Amino acid sequence: MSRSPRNQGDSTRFSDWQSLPTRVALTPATLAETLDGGQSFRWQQREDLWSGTWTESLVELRLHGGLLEWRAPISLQKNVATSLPRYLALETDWPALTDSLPWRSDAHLAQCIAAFPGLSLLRQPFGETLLGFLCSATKQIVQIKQMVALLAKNHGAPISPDTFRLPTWAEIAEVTEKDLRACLLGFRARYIHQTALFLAQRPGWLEETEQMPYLAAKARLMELPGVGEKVADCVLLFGAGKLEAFPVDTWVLKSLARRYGLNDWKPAQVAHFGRTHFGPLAGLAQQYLFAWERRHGGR
DNA sequence: TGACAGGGGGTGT
DNA sequence: ACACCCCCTGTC
Repeated sequence: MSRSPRNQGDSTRFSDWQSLPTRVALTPATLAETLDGGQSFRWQQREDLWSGTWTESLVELRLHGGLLEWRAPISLQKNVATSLPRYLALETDWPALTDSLPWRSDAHLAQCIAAFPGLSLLRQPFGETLLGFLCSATKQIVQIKQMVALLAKNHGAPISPDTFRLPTWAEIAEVTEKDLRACLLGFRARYIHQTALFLAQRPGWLEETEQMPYLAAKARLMELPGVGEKVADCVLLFGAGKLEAFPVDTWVLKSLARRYGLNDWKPAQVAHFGRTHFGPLAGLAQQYLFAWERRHGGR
């Protein structure tokens, strides 16, 4: 039996590759932007192979001639087969939604869409999305990924020999703030600790919030310590499928300042502009702008 | 190679 | 406005 040093672990046996029904041919850049462009912090790339984790699922993804293919550890295969389509929101017709964005009258948006054909939004588990974005304040993706990896390793549980799932909020409630700090969370440790205690006292609160309409859900999320407008919008966009959510972070602020002339606009003003200019799918437009801005920076 | 600033995908006061 | 916490990155 040959063993590659890149192998996950000697005892992890993967299923055969299986194709996934995407509606357009994805490019490597689009796949990278979707998986690792700030929606999720649980994907790792090695060469052309992506490994990702959510709840008790572990999957590997690759592009094979424009087709998206997946495989999973045999022990998790059934679980992944069920949860992957939802996680990747494969039932959603992203090209059709993208076509309904106002790109015909917005040259910059048209350019962003052309650069990332097939870009889509994930539908991650709500609670995990909240945890990830509670870590995100004034941190870059690499650092956020490091934090959640430590949270999983220190307070989660193994789902394969060398992969750990994230702790549930109930599990986090049992962890001291000091131990959370050991996960390199800095001042975010207190937010996460307090949020865990808040949720522990309110069974069903998160599930109810996820089901609410956008505005009500956002107001509820903002009751949590460490959750402001931006974090709430990210959680609802990436973890609840609320496509009207329009998170305004520094990248989007820069993008709209530079490409739309909104210099010195405040985040709340930019958010209002985004919702009115881009419409009910503003969150999808945001993802395109964000992807473009990440790639092109200040240029 | 190792130190050292500078700044970072916000929130709360 | 500014503190919060401290790791990453670029630079010397």
